[in-house]
Amino acid sequence: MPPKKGSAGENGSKETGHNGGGNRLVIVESPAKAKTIAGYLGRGYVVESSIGHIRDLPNKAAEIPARYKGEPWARLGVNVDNAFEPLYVVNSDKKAHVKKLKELMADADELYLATDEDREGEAIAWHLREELNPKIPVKRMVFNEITKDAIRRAAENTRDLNLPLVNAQETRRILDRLYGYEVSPVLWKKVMPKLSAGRVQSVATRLVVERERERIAFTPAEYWGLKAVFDAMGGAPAEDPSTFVAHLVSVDGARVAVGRDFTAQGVLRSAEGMLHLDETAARSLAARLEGADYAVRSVERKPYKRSPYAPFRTTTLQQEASRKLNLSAKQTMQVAQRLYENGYITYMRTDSTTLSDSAVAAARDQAARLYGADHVPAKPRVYASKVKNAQEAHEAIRPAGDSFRTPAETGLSGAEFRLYELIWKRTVASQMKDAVGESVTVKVAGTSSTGELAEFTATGKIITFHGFLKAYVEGADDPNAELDDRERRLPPVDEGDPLKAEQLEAEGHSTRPPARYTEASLVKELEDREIGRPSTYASIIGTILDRGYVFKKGSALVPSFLAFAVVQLLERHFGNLVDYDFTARMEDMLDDIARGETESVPWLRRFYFGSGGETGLKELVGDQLGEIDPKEVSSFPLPGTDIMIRVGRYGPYMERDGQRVNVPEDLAPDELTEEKAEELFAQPSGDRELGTDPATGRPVVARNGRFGPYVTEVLEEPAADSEAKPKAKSKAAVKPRTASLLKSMSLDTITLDDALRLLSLPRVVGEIDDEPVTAQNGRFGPYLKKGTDSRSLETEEQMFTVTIDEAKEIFAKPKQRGRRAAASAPLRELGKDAATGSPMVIKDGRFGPYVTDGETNASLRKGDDVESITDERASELLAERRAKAPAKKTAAKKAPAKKPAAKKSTAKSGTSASGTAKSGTTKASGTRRTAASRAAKDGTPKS
DNA sequence: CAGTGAGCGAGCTTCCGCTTGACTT
Repeated sequence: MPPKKGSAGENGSKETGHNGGGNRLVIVESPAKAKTIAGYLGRGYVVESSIGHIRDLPNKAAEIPARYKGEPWARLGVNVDNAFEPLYVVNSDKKAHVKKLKELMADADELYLATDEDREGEAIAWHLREELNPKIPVKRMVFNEITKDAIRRAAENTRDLNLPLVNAQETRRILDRLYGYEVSPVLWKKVMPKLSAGRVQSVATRLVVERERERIAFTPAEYWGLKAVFDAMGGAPAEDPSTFVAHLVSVDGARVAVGRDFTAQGVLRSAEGMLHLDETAARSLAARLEGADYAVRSVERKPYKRSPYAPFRTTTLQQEASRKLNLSAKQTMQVAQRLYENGYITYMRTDSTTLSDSAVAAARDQAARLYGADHVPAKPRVYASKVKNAQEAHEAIRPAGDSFRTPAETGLSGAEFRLYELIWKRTVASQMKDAVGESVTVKVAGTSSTGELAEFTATGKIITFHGFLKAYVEGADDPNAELDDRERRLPPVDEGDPLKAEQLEAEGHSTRPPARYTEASLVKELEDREIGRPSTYASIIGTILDRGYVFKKGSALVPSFLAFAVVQLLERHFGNLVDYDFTARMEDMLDDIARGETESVPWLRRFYFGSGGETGLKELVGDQLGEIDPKEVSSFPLPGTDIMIRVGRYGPYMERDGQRVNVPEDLAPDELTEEKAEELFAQPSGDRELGTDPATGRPVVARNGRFGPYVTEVLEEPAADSEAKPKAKSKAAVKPRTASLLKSMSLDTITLDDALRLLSLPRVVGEIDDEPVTAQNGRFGPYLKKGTDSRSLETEEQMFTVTIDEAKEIFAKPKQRGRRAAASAPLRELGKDAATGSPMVIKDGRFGPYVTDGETNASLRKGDDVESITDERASELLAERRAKAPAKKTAAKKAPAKKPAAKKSTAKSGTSASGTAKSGTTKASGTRRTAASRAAKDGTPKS
């Protein structure tokens, strides 16, 4: 990246001697904010919003300006060969808005860039200045709370653009682009097209996968204990109970093992001084304690105190809305957006827990009115940010305004009401007093018939002053967890008091594997690790769901086997990139850049080109690509078995001794146990029985195959034992008839009649020159066959209807020319190509309309229209196409340099190293079985 | 994961962060 040219100051704050009169254009990020601020600034100010970023790297080929198309780095939008210079374009959905901003600026005397005061906001301001190219003075205005005073103060205390901070943002942007746009194609080649990888989503996926791995590796431990109900036998006051529950904690001084004493492997962490009770031991101990005398050994009282929770920021709001309102992260943000736009709450994408002074006053005032002045502390509470990389551009999420409306006063309803109420309560509670009380631990001892000393404990909690808990109690993810306002009262017992055991029973427990992530807990985990930003938390979940990396089971996020494959590939070959600390290290570096202490280019260069012993990204996705064996990264052994789980282009399956069986897509990986696997092998899945062929008596089934859905007949199954094997071999000569489904059919709806019709193919149409002519369905669709000669049919239906006379006509025409000639009549004739001078025509082809000059062909793009396309545009398309052609050749030339695939199975399907190179030399197949032919071409991980 | 007979103009997918409508079901 070249250094940013110019500075905001250059445009002359010295010219701004005037205060009255004149028009000042203020640009903020959000339209709702613009509306509010306009009210505070009043006359002389026009406030407009940028609606987020206005420029960015090009997203796709269509956004790359023509003059850069031929550049080798155009695909990335970053000139990696020239100081990582980024190529910025105004995004297509922002063009109209940027035009509007320019028009507003034409009437302005001064420009105030009032975007958020964080890394992205500073960058938006810089992009605005670059794109609007103002000739008037430019000022950078910042504020982090939206009150009249704060805004007016901000307008009078402007500063210059912070260019090092802009550099930090740009570096972040470039890194994310290089990571995403270089690693994703690796997944397309090695796992499945359209997959994606990125700094944030790949780590999020990895977290979910690792949790599932822990669950798979988890071995539960069983442990037993005793539960007793003691009677205090005294006259307890009415509000206290006379009995209480206590649990066995030790026997003769040896502590009884409980869940946390066991490892994930189900063994005791330390057996020293521990007693691990099994069922027999627990029951016999209970029997020996039958009728024993018990007494209180000790009573320990401690003050209990609980402070209020900090006001909401994005993640905590998402968590609580999930726990209490059952809203997804996305739903929460949508509802919050509406509340924000209509002026009910402050901005909802924030990492700050800070309240403005006026908000603190409003919360205290409301708390005092609703719960009494004794519930409000003398001094306002201040919440420090818990988030390490917080950028604090906004306040916490709270009710808007200088005095809060109660939920009832808002007139809201439904989810908006409930979310507002949540925010309101949390905000008010945050300025209330601590809850205080007392916690009590009572120890009880008794001696068994064989002289063992058994000790029990019970804990109680009494809240004497509820404080903030009257307003708000935080929810818990674990349904068994005890909420903060829950009391447990014990009878008022004293040391030495005799007790009677009303009940004594053995209780069995077992340790549980770590819980799966929910949307909210995954977002929290990401925030704790400083990965992602408030504006992206909800969409991260959306991305990994869309890619099929995770699916939801209730509220739990379950990783797919596809996610296991992708994560395995990334861990093995891009370990650095999916390291949990990668983002944290990046943030440190960005901070250095923002402080002007480090330059970004050397850092990006190390990342992309490598340095010293470290391999750069470019080499990992380039020369070292062949080292990634797609079959290997998509394979997982099922522990303790010789079964291999594989992820194929058509979903997960298992393989053992050449036998294969599908794994249901919605089966959670930790549920694929050995037993489950055997069950799946026992009943080959995916088949749909359609009925019996009356002609043969054989069952007909429909299933999914390598080339898509097909029907087949089931031959009698030979007995599985070894004695029957020779017999089976002799039968192997009989192959079942098979046939692909027609395009109009689907596995769910196909009938037996459809299937029988398909199985009747190939159909003998008749004879031409004593040679039989058949109609059949093949790799490229329906066709007629006569000896070694063939002709394609136009429709699948023709296989069943074509007559011998029609067949004669078809064979009378030369092979491919016949159909192609008809199809290649020009749709439209254009002028001469600017480069070659040849006349250009628009034709219609397999892939839609294209322009050709006789030599070069180029498809029309999105937005190009056959009727209205100009000669200039057509020439441009042809020029682009010509520019690309040599690149393809070099790719093809590279092929022999790669190591030939060693394994037979991979060689056959052209996997791995040879696979990618092959695409240049192998003829592309066309018409219908594109998925299948692509699979065969660039190497599906399964054979 | 079924198993067959071409020859020809593909182009695209994807990242993370800012922010809202304008679209379709």
